[in-house]
Amino acid sequence: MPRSPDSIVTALLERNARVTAPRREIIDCISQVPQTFTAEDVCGKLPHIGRATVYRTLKILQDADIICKVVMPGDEMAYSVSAHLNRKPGAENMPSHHHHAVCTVCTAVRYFNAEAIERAIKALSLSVEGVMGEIIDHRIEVYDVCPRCVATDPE
Amino acid sequence: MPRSPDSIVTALLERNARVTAPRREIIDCISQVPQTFTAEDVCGKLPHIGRATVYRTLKILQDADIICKVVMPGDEMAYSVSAHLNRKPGAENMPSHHHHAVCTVCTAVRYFNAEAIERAIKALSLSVEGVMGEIIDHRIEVYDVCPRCVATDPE
DNA sequence: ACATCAATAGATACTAAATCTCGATAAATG
DNA sequence: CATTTATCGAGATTTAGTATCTATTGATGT
Repeated sequence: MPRSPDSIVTALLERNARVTAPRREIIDCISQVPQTFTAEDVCGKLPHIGRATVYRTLKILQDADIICKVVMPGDEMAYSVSAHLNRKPGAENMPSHHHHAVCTVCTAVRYFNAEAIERAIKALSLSVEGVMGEIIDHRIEVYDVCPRCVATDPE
Repeated sequence: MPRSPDSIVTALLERNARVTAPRREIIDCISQVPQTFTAEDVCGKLPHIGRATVYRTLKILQDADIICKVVMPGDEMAYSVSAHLNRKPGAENMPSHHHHAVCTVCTAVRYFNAEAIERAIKALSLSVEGVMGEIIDHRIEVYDVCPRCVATDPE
């Protein structure tokens, strides 16, 4: 499931950000796993790159919608490479508004979008009148056991 | 919108936790605001209570479903007093499974539950077949401008 | 009331995560 | 190839959260 990081490099250039050696390394590093990761994970795997550089780079990638934060089952935050730049299952034609399915076993993130959910959220102002205000945005995380983990551990 | 903290005290006792003076203070403190708060907020407001006590107490309250974590618009986490113990709008008959509406202006949290959304999520396995595994749980945050803030700032 | 005892408090040390500073380095441009 | 300017990175600093350990205190039973 790894992917070539070319699309990320392209996206960086489009934002007038330099594609430096450390950034390439970080991009390569995070592109090779379908799992979520933290800044510390990257620091651990690339110890020759300064902490500040790792944190700065991840912030840039986040601002560029190349990676995004995911809420893990235990309420911690982790990063995931964004769907529309990644060849993860279901990511082929994913628009930038999307939601996450996080595997509770291996943390692999998959992406989805369901019109039924979008419609239901738009309808909220009516169904819970007086409580809901002007809706700006929403976030959905679904926690599952991914197909791969279901197959591996059949209990 | 403040509330008497009696129901929280009751809930603590039900869990065989002692209702000590510091815990009462913390409960009083967090019960008086509809906004989200952090452990550091509480430490700041109750400087005579030890940090460890604040963190411990909030953990206990979270384990007891008295408070829960909310994902803020900027991806940070904050606490909110749980709906079914609080007389916030919409919280009157709220079951323990609920979702959050977070005001992007004042951070006030309101609670909702919409069958249409629950159904749509249950249906996900079908609509994005091959991507979604066995669904365990989900989390939804809606970001809005709450009715009060809409009324206050009409632009 | 009071004695008892386990639960709790809190001061402090510690760990971990993230940001800031600033001189050194290197990428893009012409 | 020289210049400009973004970026790097070592380390100091800040901030959030945890661990430890003794003194204290809430609930219980009598």
